[in-house]
Parts: sequence; C-alpha cells; structure tokens
Amino acid sequence: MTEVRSRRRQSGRPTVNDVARLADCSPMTVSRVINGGTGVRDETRIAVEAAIKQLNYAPNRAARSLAGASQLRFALLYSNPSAAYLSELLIGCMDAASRLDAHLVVERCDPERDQAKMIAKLAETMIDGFLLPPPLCDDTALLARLRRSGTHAMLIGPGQAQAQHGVVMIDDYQAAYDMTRHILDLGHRRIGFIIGNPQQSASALRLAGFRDAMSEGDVAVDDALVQQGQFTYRSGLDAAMRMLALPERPTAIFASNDDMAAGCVAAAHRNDLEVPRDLTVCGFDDTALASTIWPELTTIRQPIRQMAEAALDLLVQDIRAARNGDSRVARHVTLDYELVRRESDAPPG
Amino acid sequence: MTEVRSRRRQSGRPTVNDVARLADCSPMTVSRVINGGTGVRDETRIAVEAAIKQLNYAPNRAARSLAGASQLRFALLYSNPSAAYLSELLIGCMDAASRLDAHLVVERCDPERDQAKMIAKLAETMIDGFLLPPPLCDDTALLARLRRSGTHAMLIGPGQAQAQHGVVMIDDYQAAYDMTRHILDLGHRRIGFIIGNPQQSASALRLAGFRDAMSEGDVAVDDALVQQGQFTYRSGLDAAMRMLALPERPTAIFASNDDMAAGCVAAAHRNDLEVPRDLTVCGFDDTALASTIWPELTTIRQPIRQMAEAALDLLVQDIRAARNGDSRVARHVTLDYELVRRESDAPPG
DNA sequence: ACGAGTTCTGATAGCGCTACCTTAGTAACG
DNA sequence: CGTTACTAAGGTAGCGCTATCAGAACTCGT
Repeated sequence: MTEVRSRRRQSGRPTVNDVARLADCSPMTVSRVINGGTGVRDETRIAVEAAIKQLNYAPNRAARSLAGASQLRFALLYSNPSAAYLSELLIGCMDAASRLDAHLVVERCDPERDQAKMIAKLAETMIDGFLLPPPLCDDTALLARLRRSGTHAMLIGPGQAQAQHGVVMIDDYQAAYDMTRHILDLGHRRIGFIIGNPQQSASALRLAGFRDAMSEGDVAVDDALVQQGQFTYRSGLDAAMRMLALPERPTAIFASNDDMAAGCVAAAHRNDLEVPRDLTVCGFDDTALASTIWPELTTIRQPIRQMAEAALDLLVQDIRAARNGDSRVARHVTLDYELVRRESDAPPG
Repeated sequence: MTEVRSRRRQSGRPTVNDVARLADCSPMTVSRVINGGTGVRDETRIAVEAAIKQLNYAPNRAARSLAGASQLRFALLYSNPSAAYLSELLIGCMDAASRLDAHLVVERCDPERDQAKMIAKLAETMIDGFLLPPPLCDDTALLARLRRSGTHAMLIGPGQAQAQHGVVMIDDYQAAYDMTRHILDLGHRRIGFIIGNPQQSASALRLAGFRDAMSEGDVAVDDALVQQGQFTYRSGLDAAMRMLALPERPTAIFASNDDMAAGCVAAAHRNDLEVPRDLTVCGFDDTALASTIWPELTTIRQPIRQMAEAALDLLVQDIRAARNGDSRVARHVTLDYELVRRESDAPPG
C-alpha cells in the first residue's frame, strides 16, 4: 500500500528508511554503513551504498546530531590577524564545517594570556579539535600543551611537518626557490632577500629556497643583501633602506612576505627609485595588501581556502579514526602554490 | 518518583519538559513562548520566562530544526573583498549565526555576472535573507532585484537609510565631522579631503561631514584641496600628489578610507615629506592596512563585528515578524564609531 | 553434533522539539 | 440561555536518525 507520507515531511529528500527499503535491509544497517560500516557484511554494504547513490541520499544533520552522534566542535584559533589570511581561512573552514556538519568556534588566542583561557574553554565547551594557522602553528608551547591534553589539532601552513599533529602546508622552500628562479630569469644578479620572523619555521625554509636557487644559478649571495625582517611593513622598510644605502645596491628584492615587500616599495620611493623600473620587488603570500598597493606585487599565492578545507577534513578523519580505536596517525598534506605575476617585477634597467 | 533520566540524554542540559514542569504548564506552551509567544497569556509567559532563566535553558538546535522549525539560511554576499572588513564581518556573522542557529552561506557576488547566478541560488537553496556589506549595499540594481523577489535583506554600512530594506550603519557624516574637528583642533587650517567612490553613498556623507566641520570652524574650503578618489590606494596616491603639487600645499589630508590614506603617505614620502611631521594624514575604516603601514594611521573605526551581529539579529526578527503576518517593518540601527588616534597626525609644523 | 563464541542484522525506543488537532475556558451575540 | 466565536493551553504524534540490546546466522573447537 503506497501510503502518502506525512505532510510534516521536511522536504522531498530520501531518508534512511527509503534507502533501507531499496537495499532490502533495516534502517539500522543503513546507519551503520554510513558511519564507518563496521560489522556489516561486504555484500550488504555494497547494496546499501548502491541504494544511497541511486537515491542520492544524504543524511539529515539535525536528526543525526539529535540522535546522539553529536556534531564535532572545532576551534579555529588565530592570533596575528593578518586579515586577508584570516578571511580566506574562515571561508574555507566555514565551507568545510558546513559540509561536514561540524560546529566551528573562532577564537582569538594571543601569546600567553589566552592559552590558559583556551584550555578552560576546551574543558568547558568540549572542543574536539583545533585548527592552528600561523603563527600559532609554530608556537611550540601551545603545541606541546595540546599534545599533552590529548586533543587533536591540525596545523595550517607551518614551515615544517610536525610529528604529533596533522599538517596542511605548501612547500615554502620550493615556492621561494621558484620565485628566486623567476627573478634570476628576469636577468637580476644582485638580489636582496628579507628573512621573515625567525619564530616562524616557514622563514628558514623560504631563506633556504632562496639560497639554493641562487647557488644553482651560480650567483653568489652577498651577506649584506640578506637582511633579517619580522614580517612587518616596518621591518621590510628598514631592511630595504639598509640595502638601498649600500654602495652597490640590489636591483631586486625578494621579501618573505607581502607586508615587508610593501615596505620595500616605500623604501624604494624614498630613494627616488621607481618600482619596477629601478627595483624589482617580490613578496610572498598574496595577501590583500599585495594587490592594494601600487604597483601591485608579484608574489606567491597559497591556496588558503583549500588548505583550511583540507585541514578540517583531515581533522575529522583523524578524530573518527581515533574514536574507532585506530592508532592515531598524524597526517599531513602539501598543496600547490602559485606564482602570481603582477607589476612589481621587471628585468634590471 | 524521581526517575533517573535516560542515559542517552545528550548532556545535563535542561529541556522544554524541565521548563514546563517548573513553570507548571505543558512543553507546548514553553515552545510557544520561545517562538514568538503568540497566544500565550502574559501571566503564563512570565512564568515560563522565569523558569527558562532559572534553569538557564537554551533550546536544542538539532531538535528544533528536526521538528520542523527549519533553521533559517542566510547568504552573506560580498564583492570588493576588503579582506579586513570581510573577516570582521565573517566573525560577527558566524557568532550571530551560531547564536541564532542560522545557517550562513558566504558567497562572492561581483557586479553583473553573479547576480543572475545569485537569484538562481536563491531559488535553489532557499535563502531566507541576505546580508549586504558595502559596496553591495549601494548597488541599487541588486537592491531592487531583491525587493522585487520579496526576499529580506539587511544592508550593512550603507551611507544612508533605505526604505525597503533594513539597515545597520554608523553615522558617517558625524564621524567625518569629528575627524575633521580633530584635525582642526590640532591647529591645521589647510586641510585636504579625498572623496570616496561616488558609487557608495557613504562617500557623500563623509564629504558633507568634512565640509560642515570646516565651515563651523570658520575655515574656508579650498576646492583644489577636495579631490575625487575611488577608495583605492592608487587613487589616494594620485589625489595626494595633485594636492602636494599645489603652490600652497595642505598641512593635513583627510582621506575617506584607509587605502587612500595609505596612498597619501606614499605621496608624502615621494615629496620628501615626513608623516606626521610635515603632513598629517587621517583615514577612515580602520582596516588592517591602517595599522600595517608606518606610521600607523589615525582613523575611524567602525564596530564591524557588532554591525554584522546586529544585522543578523534584525534580519531574523524581520523574517519572523513577516511570517507571523506582521507588517514588514524595515528596521534600521545606528551604532557608534570610534576615532582611533595613532601616529599619523600632529600639529602643523 | 552441540554448546560457546563471534559476527551480523533487526526491533525497539528514544533524542528534544514543534505541527496539528482537540479541548477547556472565556467572551459575544441574538 | 444556548449558540457561535474566539483564545489559551494541552495531548499526540512524529521529524530522521542512532544506542541498545536481543536475536539470527555463522564460525569453531572438542
């Protein structure tokens, strides 16, 4: 008897029951297949999966969390609010969270003060996992604390892989190498480099990429042309001023991030140099600043949004695995970057 | 008989039943009170509200949406990704959305191309309301389209109130007035002003605030010192270059946003002027740029996060009201701004 | 071959809330 | 006073899913 379904029915979407009927099993078995599928015969599982696909079934989130599979809660901690980075990160996380039906809490977490508070929050609101973008992903104290507390965490964009936590990153070394190569290919030989904040592990990698590309291009690196910066505009400005005051000034400067590159552009102008005619300036990160200032910066773009999505995906996998008793595997993924060429580079005059 | 509640109970949190027992009524009545409270005697409502407060009750979202009060879906459209603005907006929206149990979709919506697509999305995913930050809040075509489709929308930060849609804004006129007043109080008399993009209604208001403060300060406005800009760094740079080339150059420039102010700083440096010693530069918006560059900009901060929260709150109220058949009232709210004093202003040399 | 384990599957009973309908209570009217 | 007309409150029955446990279907060892 084809009974008309209740008119309270939320939407036309199929339910577990529909799937169960088609796969000729009980709703319970369908549920099991959906949630990891342990304890279901292969034959049955395949039938259920086929039915799911045929009906284009997707579980109802509300019902799921009501019934007990409480939704996972994640905290996205941020500290240095490079707004451009943050907003991309947020969008990526939101997409992934909504897809995975996870709840996302966004919390600012500055160096010392907040760590204790954060731990409290952890205990209080039952956070299942943390997402740590830079510079928090390099905060060893924080990482150690999280590790001790047994919480899951994914690091987004740290310079190097990390044994205890999952990691999503780009190949900073290779990106810096490629950018340096690009500058060399333009014909530059006196190339300055501004190192990033030494606290962040990516800084060293970017420097290494630079050095290796230089030496492979058979260009000696003049130590006076490798200046320490702090990832801030001001530090980039100062570093560039020092380099431009040298008797033999560089024809190009590669700064480890866009803020410092913007500082370089300002320094160039103070020295009555035009960018890129008299000085090529390249950045890294492709933050909003890169396309705000003029000339717009040639820089390296990280797929921040995808990195955030990947991080959340992995975190969920990791947590599910851990709950099923699987040994906890710290996963890591490396995504592709892109060299974005804009208007701040040119062959040397 | 104090029966132990089922161990499947999600958490220790109170439920409608607990509230109902305490308020001596049925769960149904509690539900009614929570959802707008029509058809409940005041006396009863008060009792229920007291019980809710006493138990610190908060409805379970999953249950709520399962039972049919499907969660509202909002779309946050953005176009000009001033990342700093966007990330604040996102955080504010997320907070509010999670508090109100609304689903938030964030979608980029550039001028023409995407509007049709957006309408499609509207039909497809059943968006209940839109949040429109600048510059979309001034896109009259878009607004008209939304109005015609009968969708609810809240404009965030438009220059002027809008009859058909709700609005959350700051008093741009007064803010510009205050900033101008501040510059006058420092002792400046030759003050330049850079107008924002004429498409955005806030631009005219900021200009008006500037003019009125000047005339109230009994300072004549030199037309050569009021330059048109486009809210971009480049336009600010150009406008400032024009002003600084004048025989009698200004001692201060007030730019209608931070990007243009940053352009002014660059222009000053190209003219070998130091900020703020030789030129005071003030911005508007307090985006990340304002505190990225050096010297950090004195500017006007909008409470973007709170504006986003207020917008979502109002949108929900509006929608609920409309569904209950109440006449649709376009609401609007004005929040307080703040003059943030940093290092780019000083008395004239 | 038979009980004791082990795997797989299904029936049942909610999770917390609200839609819907019904009843009790009050007011209005001829 | 009975009938209609409303409002305030409650009872019932799910929303779609999963926890739990009981049973069915297999493995084995002896």
